[in-house]
Amino acid sequence: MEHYVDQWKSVVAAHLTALAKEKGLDSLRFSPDDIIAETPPKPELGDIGFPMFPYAKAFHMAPAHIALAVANLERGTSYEGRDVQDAVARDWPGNIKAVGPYLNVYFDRAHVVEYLLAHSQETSWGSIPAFKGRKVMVEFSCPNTNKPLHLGHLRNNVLGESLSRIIAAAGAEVKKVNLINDRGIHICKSMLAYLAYGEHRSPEDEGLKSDHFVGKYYVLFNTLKQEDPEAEQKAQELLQKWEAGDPEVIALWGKMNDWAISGITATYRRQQVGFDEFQFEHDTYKLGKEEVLDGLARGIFYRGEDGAIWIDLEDLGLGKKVLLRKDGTSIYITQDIGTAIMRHKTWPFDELIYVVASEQQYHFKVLFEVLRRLGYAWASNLYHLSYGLVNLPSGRMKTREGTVVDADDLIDELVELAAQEIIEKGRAEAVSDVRSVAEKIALGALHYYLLQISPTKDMLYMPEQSLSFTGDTGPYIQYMGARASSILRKYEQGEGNADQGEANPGLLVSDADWPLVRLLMELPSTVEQSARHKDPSILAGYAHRVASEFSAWYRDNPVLNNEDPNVSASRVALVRAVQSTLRRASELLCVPFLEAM
RNA sequence: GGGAUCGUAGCUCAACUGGAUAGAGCAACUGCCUUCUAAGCAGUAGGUCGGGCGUUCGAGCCGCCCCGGUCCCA
Repeated sequence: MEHYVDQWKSVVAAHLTALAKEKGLDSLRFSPDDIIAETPPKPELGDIGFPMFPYAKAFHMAPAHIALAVANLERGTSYEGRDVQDAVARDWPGNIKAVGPYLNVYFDRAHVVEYLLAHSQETSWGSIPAFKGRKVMVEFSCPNTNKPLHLGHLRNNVLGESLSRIIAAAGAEVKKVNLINDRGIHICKSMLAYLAYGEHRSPEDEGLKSDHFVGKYYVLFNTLKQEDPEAEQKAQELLQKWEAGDPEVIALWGKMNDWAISGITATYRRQQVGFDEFQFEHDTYKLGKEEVLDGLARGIFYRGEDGAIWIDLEDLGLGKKVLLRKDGTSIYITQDIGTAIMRHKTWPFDELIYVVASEQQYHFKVLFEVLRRLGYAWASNLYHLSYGLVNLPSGRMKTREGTVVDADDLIDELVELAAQEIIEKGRAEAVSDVRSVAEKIALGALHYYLLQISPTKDMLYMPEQSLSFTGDTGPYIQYMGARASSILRKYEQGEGNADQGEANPGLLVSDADWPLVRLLMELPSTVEQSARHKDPSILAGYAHRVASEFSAWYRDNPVLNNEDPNVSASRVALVRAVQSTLRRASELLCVPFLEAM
């Protein structure tokens, strides 16, 4: 069904066009796209507001006069013999009123309530067909295999996962890919340190999670460097042996990679993020070379005096950039060129979104331009979702300074704190499995904290604040979901008199209920907006508003016990709508939904 | 030097992409647990939207020039 805002835009456009004709301004026509709609600041002002300022000049009329004239047209029965009500299909009945320079629509509330109660119980609630038929690939996480994940990865992971879910809810077919950086000099450093200090030990021997075990040796490389001035040189040699396929080196490399990757995927499972496909740089790093040479042959690139292959992007203010080294070896951009082409060949996407930190902006601008100049039309469908760094109050996270916040440690800390909180509040019995609920609260807190901020912005990670469960947080949203669930549970158990009545939309149209109803109705359009802007924070803000609105509503409106059992039954139905809306929004935000907490 | 990006309440962030009185949460203060979970609710206080000029009916949002933070490129 057409969205109500779109419908009313059409109505206003039709009226404005009719008004123009009436005024003898025959050339003046309005399409729904010309109409600006907004939500009035107060419920008394109606449900949709149309400012009339933009049309004042064309009509030579004051905005308030235009509003009045259109409202009169709506009240009239016909123009040019056509019934006004027929001029535009009316799935969403309502009245238009002129309020100063604005034209405001007041919905037929019972009609909207009826729609909400019915549709919010469908499994597709919140899904929309906006992106139907589109194939969208989302690349995210892309860890190095020389150390465990840190806080920055957690932001990347939850952004990628949440965005994928939102875009899927908007109707697209989504494929999540993870390109594992499992080769290069950093891996060789871990290997070298392991050879020096590891003595064939395994993660089990040291009681360490396997990726932390690998990370430990990466750090130990610094120690090795002090003992052995040739350590850097040796790491380079190891890399060359790896590239030459030395069986011993490959075997060690494989072993350490397995450790790193199995540890990292354990963190993914815990964070509840997943991928449809893992790609590995040892498979892809040679791709792209042919393409660059082909581009050279076609005169798109040029060979510099240094012998390397370059592209000149001065005309775009991007300078000149090396695409292939003099010795013919690949660099990052070479393989990214090849990987993109390979991906489109095997899964012809309509869009490929790279979830990568903002420090790579220049890299992606160059990459996209290179692909465009190579003649790939789909290059214009590549998108860098550039997200800001996660900073600490003390400054940037630095491995060398030991200021990195480890992903697993952070989650552990949050879980511990959530468990304490459950026990302190005397909820241990009610939630039965404290450990499992604490884990979900911890994830909710972390994910919401990371998603509530616009992706593009750098963010400050405040340890104490992220460990707090009060305020505009994931646990708050979980708590309201649990409260709604609790009411419904009591209803199922026969508490109150709702089962003696029948739900009636007409009983949910008072000013007390209406703001909540309106808000719940906005889930689908919020999902769409979130998908179009590639911004989960829009949905996060919405989830918080729903939770907060519900909280105020159920304080003032007893659900289970009312004089009129029909009122009880109707409110139970509304609580169901709240529950399914919060459940759906939470799912899209990677915030686990809790029936009890 | 060139480019990108950000600057909103003491702090962390919003503002439906140019519209009605710039909103939340922390922190502070005041109330509310014998009634569906107080991880809550209601209220008070807190603003020169970094600064200036411009565009127009209207600017936190657009343009230009400064100031400051961060990142990228040789």
